[in-house]
Amino acid sequence: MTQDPPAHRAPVHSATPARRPTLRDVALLAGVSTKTASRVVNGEAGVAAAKVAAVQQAVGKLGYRPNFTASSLRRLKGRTAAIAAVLEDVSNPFSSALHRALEDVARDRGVMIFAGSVDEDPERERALIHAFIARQADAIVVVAASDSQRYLAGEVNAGTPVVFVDRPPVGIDVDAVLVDNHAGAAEAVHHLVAHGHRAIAYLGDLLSIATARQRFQGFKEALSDHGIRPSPDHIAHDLHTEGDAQRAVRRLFSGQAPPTALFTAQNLVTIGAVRALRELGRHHEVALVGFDDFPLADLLQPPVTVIAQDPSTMGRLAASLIFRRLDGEQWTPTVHFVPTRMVARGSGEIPGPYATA
Amino acid sequence: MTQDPPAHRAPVHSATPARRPTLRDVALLAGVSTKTASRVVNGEAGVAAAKVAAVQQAVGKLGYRPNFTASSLRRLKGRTAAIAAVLEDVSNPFSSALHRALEDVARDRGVMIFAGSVDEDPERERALIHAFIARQADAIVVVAASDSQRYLAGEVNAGTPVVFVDRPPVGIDVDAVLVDNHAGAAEAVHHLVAHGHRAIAYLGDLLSIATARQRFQGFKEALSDHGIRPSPDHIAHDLHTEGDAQRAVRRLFSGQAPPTALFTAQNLVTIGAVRALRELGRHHEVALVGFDDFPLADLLQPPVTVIAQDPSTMGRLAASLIFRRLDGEQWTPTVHFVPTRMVARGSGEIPGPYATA
DNA sequence: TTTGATCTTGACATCGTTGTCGGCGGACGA
DNA sequence: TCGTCCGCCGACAACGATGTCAAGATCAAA
Repeated sequence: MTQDPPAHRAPVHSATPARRPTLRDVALLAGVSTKTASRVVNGEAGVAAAKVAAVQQAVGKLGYRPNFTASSLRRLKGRTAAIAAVLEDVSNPFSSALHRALEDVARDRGVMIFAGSVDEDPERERALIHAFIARQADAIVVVAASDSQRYLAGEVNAGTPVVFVDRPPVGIDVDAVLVDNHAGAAEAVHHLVAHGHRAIAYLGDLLSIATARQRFQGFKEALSDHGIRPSPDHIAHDLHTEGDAQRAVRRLFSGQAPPTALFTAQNLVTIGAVRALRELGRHHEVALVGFDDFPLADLLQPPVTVIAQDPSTMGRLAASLIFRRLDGEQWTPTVHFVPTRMVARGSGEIPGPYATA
Repeated sequence: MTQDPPAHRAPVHSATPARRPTLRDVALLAGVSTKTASRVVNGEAGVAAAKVAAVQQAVGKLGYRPNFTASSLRRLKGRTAAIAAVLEDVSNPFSSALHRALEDVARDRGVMIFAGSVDEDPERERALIHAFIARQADAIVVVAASDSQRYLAGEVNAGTPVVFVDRPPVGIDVDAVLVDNHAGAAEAVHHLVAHGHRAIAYLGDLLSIATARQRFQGFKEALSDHGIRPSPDHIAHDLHTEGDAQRAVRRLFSGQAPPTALFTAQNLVTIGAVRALRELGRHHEVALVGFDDFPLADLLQPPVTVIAQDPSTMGRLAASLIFRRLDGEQWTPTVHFVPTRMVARGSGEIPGPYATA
């Protein structure tokens, strides 16, 4: 910008929008140095009352707002009071509950949240994280989609707190807040078996997702605890949308020897399964336990039994780890497990052929 | 920092985390000036191949990442390639769908989103917006909670694009993407009347919210079009949670002359009403139309008829307005209406006492 | 070989702000 | 009256990066 705009027109309602006023403008108008203006704006002591007044008046007149970015460049090593949340999809209930929990903790400290959706795309995960790093996020919360996050080693080493949520870090050593997917899935299976089921189908998300693998593992092992070997026909992986799940369930019941119970390993899969069962008119015969709770699960017919995760607690825990690190506390990276909780609502208690009662 | 940390230890796994490398570190290591390093990092032409290689190697070795904040300070008047979204609550479906739509449009331009939740608190709205402004957001998307946003005049005048979504701006003249709440509510009422209802109750959110007022207005006028004067007992305002709504519905039906149909003017209110009706066992007798769609509405018994808004379209439109302004396009602020769409699913078609069929 | 043009390169100022530090002036004690 | 101390203030450098510009280096043409 070589040619300046005609200096200081009417500060309000000018046709060509004036650039944002800077501290220099304020200082000029108040007849003090920028440093003194800075002192006043930051409420530092040791400024004559008259100048304080002059500066405050200038601030008001110009509508000055401090540039926090520039300020933080000088202030503390460029901390920006912003943390990044790399989520699966800001608009899905799990992610957004997590997001909200982070925000709630961050709010008290005047920290803002950058959020972005990865959509299970490893490429996008990297791109997002790099964008956040470039913007100097003070810390990063990651729900990982890629199969290795070694690329984050530099950041971790540079002292940027990183916390993985829901899915374990691979290739780097950082804090994680996880769910015991294995145990949760096993609990679902035990519950179904206890209600007289042996032909239990597994419907799960992309096998590329660590949590999906763990849930499947828990499913298999729990079955084998009961001496049950699952039929390969009763296992469907890589279901990532409601539609996928719906089709998979239709397929299950169009085959011979359909299952008497379903274990759905994820949110949308559960909903897709509910849709399909409803469509088939079998929602009151086929038992269903889903992993991950969802709004209105209690209002469906039958109400859906779930293994509930607690994204809110997970988010709060993740945030507190972040802030403890930012406050200088140190410890060796740790995995924190947040327990799951089975919520029996009805669909999981539909008796199977081996029911004793 | 007077005493430098022992220069360049092992770049990985050092005990005391090294500060993030800067361009200066890269330049030093590569034996070039910072400016040349800058040129290489930014892929500018006119650098000798040997130096390009040296710089790139240094970048790799140090794990250098450009500081976008610092760079944008000098680059374009401090544009940060970030836009702010001031939402009601990042974890509610409407807000998060909006958020996601903004993100989708912004993503293509390498722009990130700052999101924050206001929770209908005017104080928090101001605080959030000021925090975003201080962080130099390039533009602001606002779902307003306060009764005047005159405090934004300075920003608007400084050329920061501001778009209001869902609720109209008060006290300032900016673009807005709104829903015709009046018409939507009226459509709901006409629908219910057409199905034989005359005793229709209104259950709505905080009257401080403009959209709630408009919906109530639409409700009243539509009724009066049919020559119906609503009973004061059938009107409940200021319901902001499911619980509020649930209690209000219980109250409605504990009185004499309960309504035969409900118009619920908001998401959570609708769900609360469904809960209450279910609890009372009247969900198959009392008609219900809700404003704003919600996930699984189609799976409830009966499926819930709604006046659907389209947060995704609204978000995309808002984002496109933002980016057109950021690209320098100019026009006088305009209100854009995104149409509502009635989705008849069952609950709204339960016949009333005056049904003709 | 000289001239002029082109290509590379780094010194320097700058973005908006704050930390450092030294200077000025008045108050106070000796 | 003089010296000190303290309160107040601003010049300056710095944060990390890039725009400007002019100085060398290089090379082609004369």
